[in-house]
Amino acid sequence: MTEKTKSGSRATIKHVAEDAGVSVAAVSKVLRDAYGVSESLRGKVRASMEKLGYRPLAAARGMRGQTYTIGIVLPDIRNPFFADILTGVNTALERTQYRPLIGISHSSVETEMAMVESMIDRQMDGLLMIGSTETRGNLELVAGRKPLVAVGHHDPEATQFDTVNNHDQLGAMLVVKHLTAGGYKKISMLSLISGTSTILAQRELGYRRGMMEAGLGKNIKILHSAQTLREVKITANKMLSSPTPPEAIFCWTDLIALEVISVAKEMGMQVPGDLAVVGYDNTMFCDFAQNNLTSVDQSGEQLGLQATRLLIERIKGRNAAEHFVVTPRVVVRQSSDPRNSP
Amino acid sequence: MTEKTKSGSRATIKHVAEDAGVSVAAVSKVLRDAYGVSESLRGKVRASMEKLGYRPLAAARGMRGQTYTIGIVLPDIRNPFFADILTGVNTALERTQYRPLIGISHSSVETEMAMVESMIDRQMDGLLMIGSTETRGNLELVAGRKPLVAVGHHDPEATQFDTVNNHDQLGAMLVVKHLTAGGYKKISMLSLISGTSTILAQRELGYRRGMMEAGLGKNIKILHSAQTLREVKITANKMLSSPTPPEAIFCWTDLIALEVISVAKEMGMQVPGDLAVVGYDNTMFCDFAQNNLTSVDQSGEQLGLQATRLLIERIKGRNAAEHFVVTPRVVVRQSSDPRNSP
DNA sequence: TATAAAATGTAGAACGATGCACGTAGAACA
DNA sequence: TGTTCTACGTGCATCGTTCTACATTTTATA
Repeated sequence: MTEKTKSGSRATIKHVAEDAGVSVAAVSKVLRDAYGVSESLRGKVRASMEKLGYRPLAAARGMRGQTYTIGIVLPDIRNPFFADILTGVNTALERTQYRPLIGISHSSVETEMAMVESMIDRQMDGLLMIGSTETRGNLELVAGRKPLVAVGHHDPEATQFDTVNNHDQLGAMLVVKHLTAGGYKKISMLSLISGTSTILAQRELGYRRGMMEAGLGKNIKILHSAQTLREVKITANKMLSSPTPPEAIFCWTDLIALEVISVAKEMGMQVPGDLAVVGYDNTMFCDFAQNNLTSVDQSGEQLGLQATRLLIERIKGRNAAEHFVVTPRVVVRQSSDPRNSP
Repeated sequence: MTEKTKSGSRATIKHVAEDAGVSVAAVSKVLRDAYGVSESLRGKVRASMEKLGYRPLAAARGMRGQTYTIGIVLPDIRNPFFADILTGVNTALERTQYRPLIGISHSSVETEMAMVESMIDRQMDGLLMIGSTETRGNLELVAGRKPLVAVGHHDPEATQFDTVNNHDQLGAMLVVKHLTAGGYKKISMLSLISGTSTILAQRELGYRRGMMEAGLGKNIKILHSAQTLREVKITANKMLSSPTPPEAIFCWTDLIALEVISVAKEMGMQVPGDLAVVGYDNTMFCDFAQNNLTSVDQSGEQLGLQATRLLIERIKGRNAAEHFVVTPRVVVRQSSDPRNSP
């Protein structure tokens, strides 16, 4: 249907105005649903837009105001948990003019900031940063320039941006509670090397508190590994081949838990049986029978949905910070079957 | 360091020009590495840009020319294979001014086209469509408006856009060859419902040819399932509980193969042993001991790298279509251990 | 030394939208 | 009938770049 006014070139607001026999300003008003447009004018303009296949150019809009684009910064495309969040984002954006565009930071702080800069250069209306490991200061710097919502970053005191999280500390405590109820005592945690991740800090704290409350303070043991699977493998190996290996390992995210199961299997151990493993995020892979991984569900979809709503509110002018927290729950599967069960 | 010329507002080319005591045009020339700039001018301008923390606004650039942004359309963020492709894209983009921005189509043709339109609205310089199921006609329509490279879409006759693929037909044939060499005869294929995917067509063709050449034409059996894991589960169940179940299943992508392994396990079958399973893409999950999945490596990283190079060439003006194909290879793991092995 | 050619820099018109400031018509009111 | 409102439309400056056309300076050539 897309008819072109001039050969090859795209229809502009000017073409629409000419075709409808009205002014450019009038067309702009229709576009923006601005005040002072009669039904008949609106009709004419809409018809011409349809006829010419007109679509507003985001770049031109960006020069004066909004681009109706929101930027989403993801640390890692491999972790399927982020897909859940994106599903929620999409739902929230469905009936709006806003479109999401995604950038990957590959868990590098420099790349993350470069990504953010690049998004600001492209005049995005707002930013959704997921699992960011930036400091509060840096995030505030960003928030000073664009509406910002951080998902997976605890900072309840932040005033410049919103945060959306699950209660990571509680999630970790629930894991410990679940494992101790199953008869496990030597429970270690496999975390990530990262001086700045607030969600890791919370999960580690929750683990510690859980262990303390269960009277297992002396068994607290947290190992840190880098992001890559190679590193995880080495660390898991070290854990399992120690003279006093853990009976259960709580991993900071499912992906890592799967690697731990793999290492255990390669060492000839049974999961469950010789070792219990629990992950976090309850991603789709937990359900596979060969993994059957107990995990903590933090409802990524709901987080994404809520974060997007907050971001749009911010774009529309809200200034007071909001901090949204959902309650996680443990989804029990075989990988954490009770000890000494028949 | 980012000093602001005016409170709150970002430094523009004008501020830089003033600060350096030259014209706006001169700054633009430096920015674009255009002809007719002396070393001293370049130096002055660079210094001012640094001092003011100047960054060109992509939206404004887009009004006149390039935005130095390339759009990448992915069907599905859950399939880790795409992460490999993106790694290659990043490598290719490293020393360039171009930045990638990603859109997810959720394997929906409508969403995919909407995504493409949205990217064109945002003045992206070129598009990388990955695993697109669009028809040639639609892709040509897009290619008429923006430089386009399709990854994972066979169309060697296309003249308007480039394609980058592995040799899917060969890949599938190699799988059949590998399985027959291991003593398997009743080999089925689990494919995707999609009338238009050219890579699936090629993989199915390769499977058929492989079976024919092995003299197993009568055993050819291809089942189609929708994308969702629920559907895959149902289909796999049907396959395995048939009166004459297959000895081996070749799955069109790893993710599906993992689900098949899961279903088989749930039915009390051993993989390998009672059933061999082979995937495609050789994603990171294949390596996990609990999966240990034989798969076809198509070197996603190389595909992404090559595709990006081609796209940049196109953006810079190349018109003749290029069609790049890499040779796949089977990566053997335990899931396809030879039949009746000790 | 005169002149052509090359190198360097500038002015200013686009690009496609937005939205302020303003004009005009018709309705409502006195 | 005159005056004040309100509703509806329009003209035009503006956003931050790019890039053509042109002016000026320097260098090379005869």
